[in-house]
Amino acid sequence: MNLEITLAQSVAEAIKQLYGAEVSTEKIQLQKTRKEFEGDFTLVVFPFLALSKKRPEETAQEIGEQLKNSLPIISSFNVVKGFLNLAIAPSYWVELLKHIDSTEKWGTIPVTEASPLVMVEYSSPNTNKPLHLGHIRNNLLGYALSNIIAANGNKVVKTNIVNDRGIHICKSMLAWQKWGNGETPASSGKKGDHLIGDYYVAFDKHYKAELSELMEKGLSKEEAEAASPLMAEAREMLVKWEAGDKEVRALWEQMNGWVYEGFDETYKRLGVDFDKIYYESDTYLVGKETVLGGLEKGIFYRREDESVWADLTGDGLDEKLLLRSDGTSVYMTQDIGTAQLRFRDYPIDKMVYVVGNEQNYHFQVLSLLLDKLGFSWGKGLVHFSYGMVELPEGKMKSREGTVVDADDLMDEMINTARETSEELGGKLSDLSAEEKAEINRIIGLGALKYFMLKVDARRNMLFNPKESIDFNGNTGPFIQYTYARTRSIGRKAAEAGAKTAFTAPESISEKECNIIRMLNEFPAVVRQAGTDYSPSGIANYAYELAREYNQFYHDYSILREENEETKAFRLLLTDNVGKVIKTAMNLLGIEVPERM
RNA sequence: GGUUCCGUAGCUCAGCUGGAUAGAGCAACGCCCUUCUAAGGCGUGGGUCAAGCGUUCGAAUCGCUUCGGAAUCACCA
Repeated sequence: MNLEITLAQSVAEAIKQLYGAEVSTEKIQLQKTRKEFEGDFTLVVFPFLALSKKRPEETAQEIGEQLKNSLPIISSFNVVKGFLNLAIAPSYWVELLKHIDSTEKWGTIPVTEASPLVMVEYSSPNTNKPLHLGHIRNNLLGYALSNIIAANGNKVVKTNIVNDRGIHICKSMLAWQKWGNGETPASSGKKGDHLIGDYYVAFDKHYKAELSELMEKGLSKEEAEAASPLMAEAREMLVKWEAGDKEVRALWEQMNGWVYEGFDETYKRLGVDFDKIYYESDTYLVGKETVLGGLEKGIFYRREDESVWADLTGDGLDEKLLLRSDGTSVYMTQDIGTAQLRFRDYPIDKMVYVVGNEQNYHFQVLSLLLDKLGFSWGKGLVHFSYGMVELPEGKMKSREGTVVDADDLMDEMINTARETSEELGGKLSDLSAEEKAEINRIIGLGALKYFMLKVDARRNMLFNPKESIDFNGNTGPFIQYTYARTRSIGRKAAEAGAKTAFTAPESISEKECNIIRMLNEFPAVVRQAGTDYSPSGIANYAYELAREYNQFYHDYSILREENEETKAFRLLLTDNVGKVIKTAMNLLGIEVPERM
């Protein structure tokens, strides 16, 4: 039933008949015919000139005639220079549409017992501040990627590694102890993660004040930093934490608990979730064991000062520290420990890390180390590396207050959606307040999600908070709107009792062929997104499809069509456009409203 | 300095396993709502695909060089 494969095979056959040579189907370039030419598919004949020993036009003409004779689905062809344009018979398009309609979960590959298991790590927050714009990109990409990998027939385990230990969390804890007066999320009305974030900022403020005081007394910056009593207290707290001091651990658990409540709320709102959460407080000691194990096997070596290193110069990289001279873990050690635990928990075939591109080097090293340590998936691990979100003023800097908070941004998007729908003249006026709010939520978040996902992940992207995010043009709401339109037509058709069973209409328009061709491409788009790890591919496809349908919608009055065959055909087309848009958007983690 | 990534319209971005005259949206201007949803459609203007060289019948796409920008190269995470 795959059109392009059928065509490619026929082309190979035609060339064999004409020129007596075998051509591999990979060398046969079939592409969509450009709008300005007549036809549906175009064969580039330049590669066959060496075989035909004729001019491009002649060669194309010969192949065209051969194809037309052998393949009934080719209704006509024309030749422009070295390009052979093939037109497909309308009846074939109709059959194809029926096939798409009757195929359940069009575009996705089912998961079976034998499917490989892919673990996707994303989000990975620190527990000392709320989530911001950068995390939003990470979370949306990670969630969409998980869906896409699953749609390609893989078992997926979504995982999150929470960075819940270290000096940063001690800073918040210390500040809260000193200046908090026992404040809690309940007493302050603040979300837990925001409350902790505020104390992290408070620590920094007091620390800065302390430094400038010391520097006024004549100390250099370095001396002041070394002499700071506040920082010394934070370090002391970390030592106590590592030693398992009851009081410090209790405070740590309480404050982390607040943060997790806050994170859960944000995740829920963003629509992302996890199957398994790991905590660095559990994994950093495992990493140390694994590294020591590697040391015994001679994979790593110990220096005179007792620190442990990996020599990667043979792989074109540097030497990498794994354990400090005092025996404590570094970042890399923790990632090794996390890997160890995960491998114990799941039969992982492939691991995907959704982490910013600032850590490209880290993952290059991690891959080598895991491989040396004997993890089967170490060498093939995927670092899904995405670019930073930049603001018009440059990078986000917490010191300069240019951080865009995730919760605030979501609020703002939903507000804008509400204002917009009100401006548009009370489109939802017959709905209850709850229903309206729900639709505005879907639209506001859809705008945000689509904006973040349509851009190629590895690129740095620009986010302008002042201009915010558009609701017109190549946006989530445009696609959602188109979906709502297909649903509306479906409802109206059902009310009117329109029948959907039909024989093929005599002729169908170019636009209609084009839409069916796009629907037919959807499985290939999903597969491509799965191999490229590219949510943006799906996003841009959804937009193209919605755009194509909207143009079609304006050209024809679907429900008023008098020819019953044509009407039924267009309703079926509309229904399947809706079906594919919904699937595509859901792969991205974007909801679609039934009306808007 | 080494390594990696990026550079396409005024702005934000597609297109990149080499194919026809490089596409959208935003912004600007001009049309189209008694019709199933105008969060829409149609049109106009806007380009040295950073620059150069090479490979090829053919280069935005592949290779090399140069110029811009970003990231990274910690006993931080």
